[in-house]
Formats: sequence, C-alpha cells, structure tokens
Amino acid sequence: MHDVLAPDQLYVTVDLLMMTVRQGRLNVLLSRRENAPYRDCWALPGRFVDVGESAETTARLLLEQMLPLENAYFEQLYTFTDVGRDPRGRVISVAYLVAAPWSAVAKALPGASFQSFQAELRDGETELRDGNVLLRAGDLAFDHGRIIATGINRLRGKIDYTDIGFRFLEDREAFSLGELQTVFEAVLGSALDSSNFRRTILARYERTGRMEQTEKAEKRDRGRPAALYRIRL
Amino acid sequence: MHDVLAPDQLYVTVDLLMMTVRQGRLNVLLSRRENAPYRDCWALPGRFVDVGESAETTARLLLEQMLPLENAYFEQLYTFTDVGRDPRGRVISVAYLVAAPWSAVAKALPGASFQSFQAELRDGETELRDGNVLLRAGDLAFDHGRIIATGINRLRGKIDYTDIGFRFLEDREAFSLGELQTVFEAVLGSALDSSNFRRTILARYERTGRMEQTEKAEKRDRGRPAALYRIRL
DNA sequence: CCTCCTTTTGGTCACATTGACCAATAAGAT
DNA sequence: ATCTTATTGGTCAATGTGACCAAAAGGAGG
Repeated sequence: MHDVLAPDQLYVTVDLLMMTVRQGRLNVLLSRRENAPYRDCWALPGRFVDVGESAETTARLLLEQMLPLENAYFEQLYTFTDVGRDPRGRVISVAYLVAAPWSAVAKALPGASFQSFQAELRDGETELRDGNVLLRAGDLAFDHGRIIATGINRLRGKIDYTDIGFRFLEDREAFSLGELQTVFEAVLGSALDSSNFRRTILARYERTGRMEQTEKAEKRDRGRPAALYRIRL
Repeated sequence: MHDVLAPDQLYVTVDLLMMTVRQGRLNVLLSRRENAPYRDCWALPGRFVDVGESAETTARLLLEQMLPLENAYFEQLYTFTDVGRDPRGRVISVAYLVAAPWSAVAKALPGASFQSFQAELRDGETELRDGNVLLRAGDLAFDHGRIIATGINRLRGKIDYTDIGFRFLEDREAFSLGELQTVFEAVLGSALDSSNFRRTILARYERTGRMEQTEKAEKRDRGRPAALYRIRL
C-alpha cells in the first residue's frame, strides 16, 4: 500500500508508545520491522493514518489490535515532523502514549509481534535492554529513540499531579501502597522513602475520597502483609 | 494551490496561536479568512505544510511573516485530527503556541492581516471579545475555538513552573514585579496577592541568579515607584 | 518457642512553602 | 497637609516535605 511514497506528497502515521512496569522497571513495547526501511530494526508499532479516521482513532485501533485493554490510559504525546525522519519520503508521525499493567502485556506476549524492553534515560538519551541486548537511540528505526525519551519525560512530569501512575497497577481494585511505590520508582528512576510516599499518596487521594482501603490484607512471602486499596479513576 | 482537496488524500496544516497580554487581558490574534471555507470568519493564521519543511519550520516562517519577534516563546501545542474538522476534506493541523509582548503585536498591527481579541474561558469554552464584538467557539473557523481553549489551559498549567510568563513582558531587561503580576493574572484569570506573588517570584528566580534587580526605579503616574528587574531566559 | 529478617505502618522534627492579612513606604493628586 | 495608589516588607497559621526512627506483623530458621 505504502511501499513507495510519492515524493511530492505528505504522509501521516501514528506511533504507539506502550509503556508498562515489569519487575520494578519501566518497559516499552517494540516490534521488529518486517519491511524496509529499517528492516529487522526495533521500532514502535505504527501505522499510516487512513483518510477516513482521526489519528486518535487510528492509534486506538492499533492498540486494540496489540493489547486487550479496557480503560487504558491513552494520550497524545507529541507530533514529530522533521523532514529527514523517514527515508522513504515525507512522513510525519503523531505519537500516542499508553500506560498498561504488565499482566495485560504478559497475556498478549506469547505469539505477539512485540517484545518488552526495559527503558531508561542516560543523559537524556534512550537506552533499552532485554536480557543482555542493549539498544541505544541510534539502533532504533526512525526517530523512535526520541519519541521514547519524550514519553518518559512526559510520564515523569505528570506522575505526581495526575493519576497516571495508577494505570500501571495490576488491579486497581486491590493494590498495596508498596506496589504503587514500585511504579513511581520505575517511572522516576529513583528510590522513594516508603513512609513519605504513603503520607503523600494518602493525603492526595484518600482524603478526597478517590481511594479507599479494602478490608483484606495481602499475604506476602516476606514482611508484614500490606493493606489493600481501591482507586476510582 | 489547495483550493480543491483530493478526497483520498490527507493534508497537514499548521495553525498559529499567538497570545499576548494587553491591558491586563489575555489576547489572541485572529485573521479574517479571505477564502472558502469559513470565508469572512475569524480564524487562527494557518498554512499548509510544504513537503520540504517540517511543521515547526512552517510555523516559524508563518510567525516571522506575521510578527517581527526575536527570541519569542514557541512550542508545539497539540495536533488536531478530527475527521470532520475541515469541510474541504481530510486536513489535520499541528497547532503551535506563541507568547509575545503586546508592544511587538502593536507595532505590527497597522496594516496587518490580524486583529487582537481578548480571550477567556467560560465553562471551558472559548470566548473572544474586541470592543463590543463577541465571538464564541462556534463562530470561529474550523475547530479553532478548541485550539484556543487548549492553548489557554496549556498556558495556565505551565506558567508557574516554567518561565513562560516572562515572555509576555515588554522589556525583559527592565520590568517591575507589578507588570509581571499583571501577566500572571491575565493568564490565570484571577487576582493574586501582590505581596505573596513577590515573595514566590523572588524565591524562585532571584535566589537562583536568573533574575536581578536593576538600579533604576520606574516612574509611575500613581503609587510608589517600582524597582526594575532583569531576567535571563 | 525464640530470634533474625523483611516489609509495612506510624510517628517525629526541622524546614520550606503558601494563603491571608496588616502596615509602612514613596510617589502623585487635590 | 491630606488623600489616593501601588510597592514593599513583614507576621502568622496552616500545610507540605525530606530525613529519620521505631513499632508492627508476618515468614524463615534454629
């Protein structure tokens, strides 16, 4: 369909930056490209925007196809328009950010076209890891390293004045503050004091009635069982 | 050039949301459309993106053409992609936000193609005024009412953790805290306590060395003369 | 049962920030 | 000389934050 792009025409794609937290680490989902350009390179899942649908619709359809999620966090991240960003021709991309719990990703993983990479910023540059594979921004297709960096920064900027952190939780009907703290630490890339974290979260959400304690406590391998909470988003 | 749009093709434009503060009110610059669609309606200045230039470049060129500004605040605001937003066909728009001092706008006003409207949000809906003319979101071309609302909200969200407020000042080498407060009040749409405002601004900028007091004081019609400051951005 | 070990939970303390005020200061206007 | 106005400086209580400390509640191992 879009194998050869007309040189005098402008094309629009969406790219999906699906993020999750696995084992205390922020992860992004990448697909290996099957076609030129950047064949066999890792890239964000993307698709050309159809004339009949908005970019948001395109992105949501693409998401549905990749991950079975209900009520996922979804927002427009940024639009990347540099002239040289696609060697095929003139392609601009509207990137969307998705926050998903790891369980939803894991469920889709077997047989899926994507793989999950641990993501972090080193000096503002994207670094991705899976096992002993290391991908730097330059190893990714297009400007996807920059898109990922933009997404991580967006996440960091919004995590403590929006409810985006809760979107990574496995179960919003029963989670412990320790699990939530793990999410925050993964996003921020630094350790937090558990006592202070508890205080601020409870002040921000429990006293406003958006978050309440469940009766049950979580059984754990080690340590004191944690109280479970429920959050309304 | 783009009088008739191919129905099976997707087009990209930029729209420029130029904002300024005039007489203590937040203003936006609108042009009257000379061509269909929405002929004679007020609209944000816009232009189709050329195949050879990035959307940001297109927007900057358009800005240069409208306002002589050096070192203006300029950022990508949001990308609007709804299917029905342009009756001509399928057009998505990357909107850019510009913050300019009123003097720069006033200098360009005589003979310019735009006009300055006081802008405010009422129940989240854009309302524009110039003299006794009132424009509501539905009176504007395309989805430009929504773009303006998005811009005002972006401004409000960023004004107290970025230096964007200073970009509206007439002279960044000699301004009073009263002038800066006027900008903040125009953006936020509410009054601020001058004593508290002074305290927080000085704490945030003077103690970090980015802002320093000039020797001279400002002569005023009424009231005590204000100390003048300089800011590095 | 008793002692480590781990994690959750609760608390203190000093410090910074904020909103609501009050009051002095330095000009022009009457 | 007094009034008006805007700037500047200050207090005070309430709130939020970072750095700690310590108790509580489990499991694991002796």
